[in-house]
Amino acid sequence: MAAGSTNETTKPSSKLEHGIRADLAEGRLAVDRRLPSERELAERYGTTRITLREALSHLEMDGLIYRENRKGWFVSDRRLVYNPLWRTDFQRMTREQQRQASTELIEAVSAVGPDAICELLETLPGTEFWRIRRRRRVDGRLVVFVEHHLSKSVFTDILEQDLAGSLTSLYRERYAIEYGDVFFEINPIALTGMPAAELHCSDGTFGLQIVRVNRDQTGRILDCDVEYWRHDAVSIRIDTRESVR
Amino acid sequence: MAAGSTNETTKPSSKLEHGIRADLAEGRLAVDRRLPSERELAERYGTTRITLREALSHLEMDGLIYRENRKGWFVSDRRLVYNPLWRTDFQRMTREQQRQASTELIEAVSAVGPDAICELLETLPGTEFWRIRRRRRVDGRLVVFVEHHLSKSVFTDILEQDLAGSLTSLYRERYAIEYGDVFFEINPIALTGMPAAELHCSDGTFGLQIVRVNRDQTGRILDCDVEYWRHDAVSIRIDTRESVR
DNA sequence: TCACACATCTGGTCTATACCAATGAGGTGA
DNA sequence: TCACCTCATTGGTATAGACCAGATGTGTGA
Repeated sequence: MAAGSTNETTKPSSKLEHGIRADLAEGRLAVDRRLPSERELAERYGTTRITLREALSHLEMDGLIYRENRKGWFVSDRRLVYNPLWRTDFQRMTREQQRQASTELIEAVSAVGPDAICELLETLPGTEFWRIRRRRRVDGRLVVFVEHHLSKSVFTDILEQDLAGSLTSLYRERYAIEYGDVFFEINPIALTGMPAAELHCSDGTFGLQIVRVNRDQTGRILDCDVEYWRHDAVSIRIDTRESVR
Repeated sequence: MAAGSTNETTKPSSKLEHGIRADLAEGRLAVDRRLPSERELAERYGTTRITLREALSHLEMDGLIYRENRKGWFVSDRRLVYNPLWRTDFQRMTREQQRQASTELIEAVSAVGPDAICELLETLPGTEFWRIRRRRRVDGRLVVFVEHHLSKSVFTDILEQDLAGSLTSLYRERYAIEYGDVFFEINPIALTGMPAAELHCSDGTFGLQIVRVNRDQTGRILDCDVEYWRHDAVSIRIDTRESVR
């Protein structure tokens, strides 16, 4: 719902920003979801690129538009509703929201876990894990980069499986593992380095980091996911009336 | 833990940003948590204010520093760990983290709920609620602006109570109400209008909106909070092994 | 027909300068 | 002693112009 309350905005920041907002809302701007070039926009609104970019950044932070590194500005679609407590796989979750998801495997290797990960997974520093990096799209748009760290002892032969599909299903079907308790953490951060590169956004773009530690039905720690979301693409929702799915 | 994984950053953005990062880390910069003026910093690093501000914005998004509208840049403290499922009151929650909280009442009036709020509270559009606006500080810093919408029929005389204290305690002690189910939603947004003004941040600063609908032990809807957080001040954490406190 | 090199456009970054408005410190007067 | 006013400083915003590097499209040559 993105509760609009209390946003009457005394000082509308700038006419420019509002002009663009209106033009966006009424479809006068985006052609096929992509905005005209910054130079063209600056000219059209009679301002300089710097000022124009200031206004676009505001709209970006507000989740109305987003940037693809060196490609341009695009109009954001509605947010994907995401509940980190759900054990539904990504495909099904998006399907239930009438949206289409796809997953791309970036790499799957054995690697030493960073100290922070080892601590979360309650192992000694320097422990090796299967490190699976993937990225996901919703309706064609790249929205999240995920790094999984899996216990090597639990998932001995996982590299031989299809890792572009659902890990949830794999756990259940191949290893007869059901999810149990979950711990997760949500942090607003700046996307940099690999997450930024993989999501095709410029270094320093605002994003949401979700770290999750999954256990099985017996309480054994299975893995840890670190997700980096484009901030305008997601809305976290949790309802305690729903049982964990 | 703010998992540092995957942030090796191929291209370190700019020397400037890294210089400031290092100077911050080693205490060469912030005097009493406030950075020198932008003009002084620009001169010190041999650059212009615009470029300097770009770098500062990156650090701001990364949660290292924050801005107070027209006052300057300040060094961020550690994030407050926040679990929207806890029913602990704010005071106790902060105390458990060795931090000190304070709450200021901004207003408490009867007001028509915005459509989005009425929908969440499952009432007809145009329904009146008690609207309580408050802001909270942690260790002296303004970190969150909260707007409560309370059922007028449940809390008939709440305006006569002390509204700068804990509503949780008030519910329990005055109305013998215990919390039951909760629904909440977390959205990364730009802070504008009243939330921005009350938090003393400039219009368009990045923030976290948390909308929460509380029910009592019988399932009756009690109220709805809309919280606007300074993004660098909070880390959301949920662990299903903890029972709801 | 297809792969590759090149020219062009676009965003990313930067310099230099300027004015406005809010803030806050200091001084003034009651 | 305290309220008020003044003014220097600071952040917020803007103009104008420039260069670089990645992305894209085009045309050439095999």
